Amino acid sequence: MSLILSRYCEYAIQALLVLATKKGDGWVSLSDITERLNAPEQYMAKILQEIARKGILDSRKGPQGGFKLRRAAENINLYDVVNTIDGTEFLDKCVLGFDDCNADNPCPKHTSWGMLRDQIKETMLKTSIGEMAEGITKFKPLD
Amino acid sequence: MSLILSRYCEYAIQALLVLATKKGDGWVSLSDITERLNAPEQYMAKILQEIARKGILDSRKGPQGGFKLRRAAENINLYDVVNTIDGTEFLDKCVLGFDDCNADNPCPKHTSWGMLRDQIKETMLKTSIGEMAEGITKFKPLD
DNA sequence: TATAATTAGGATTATAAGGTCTTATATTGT
DNA sequence: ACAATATAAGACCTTATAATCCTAATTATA
Repeated sequence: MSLILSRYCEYAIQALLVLATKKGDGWVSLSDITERLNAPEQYMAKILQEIARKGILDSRKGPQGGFKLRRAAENINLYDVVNTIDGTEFLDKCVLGFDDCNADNPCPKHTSWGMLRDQIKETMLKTSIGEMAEGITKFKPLD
Repeated sequence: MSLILSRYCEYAIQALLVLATKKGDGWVSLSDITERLNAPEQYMAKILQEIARKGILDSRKGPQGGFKLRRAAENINLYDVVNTIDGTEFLDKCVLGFDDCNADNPCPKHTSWGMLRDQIKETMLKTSIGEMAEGITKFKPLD
């Protein structure tokens, strides 16, 4: 292995981007979401259910039902999403896996990885779902 | 989840660092290695066997046997190690998981993540096991 | 040459991630 | 009230990771 985000989290972010491209304020169904992404429907359902439970989305059953962002897309940042879903321990843990690595007892990569790690965190903090969705043209329009 | 290196790869790098601190050119046994790391012995054995098979280490059975670096520690860089063990697809794949993401059809993070990713790769390429081992004082000396 | 020290390698286990299937529950429109 | 449309949720399956266990196969040395 060797990655940054879990598949689960990637799908979640992708779904949020689809939702952020919705113009009006109606609900977007699971099938409208997965139709625009290359994602397995039932798996995506699980993911959406979980992030609805965790407060990022609202959901509604029945005809015309579906999902919508609870807050404005501009107020949802990447860091919060990743933190809610995957957790962000990878930004705090020693990159070489030494349990006892810290400022007083640093591993050989402590400082240089620390700088890169801080840049990643900064970028995630100042990137909102809204801003990310702006430039996207690949999704078939929702409205 | 959400990480950079697998536990397997972390242990491998840690073991290489122990081997790089060896002064003479004798063999270092599995138990000498795991004694200095908080790593499960049998699991580490598997890891060392594999990276020996892959050409990073030499091994020798019997009394006074063990493992040693095949090349000088200064000539083994982090990128090669990670690439050999985990693979480095995470440096090429879209960080948001879009299959069709590329320069012509970029995802919203394509450019900014690309820059961070290149820094990570650069750092790994120019960091050798030898250089990393130099500053290490935490391991009980081997010679 | 026997014995102890070591690595080699296959089988097995536990846990988590990724994904599917089925049934319940809520909502809308007729 | 009823049928159709959606999400909710739990059981289940498959694969990968992380580890453990056991039995060879080598090799130094007494």
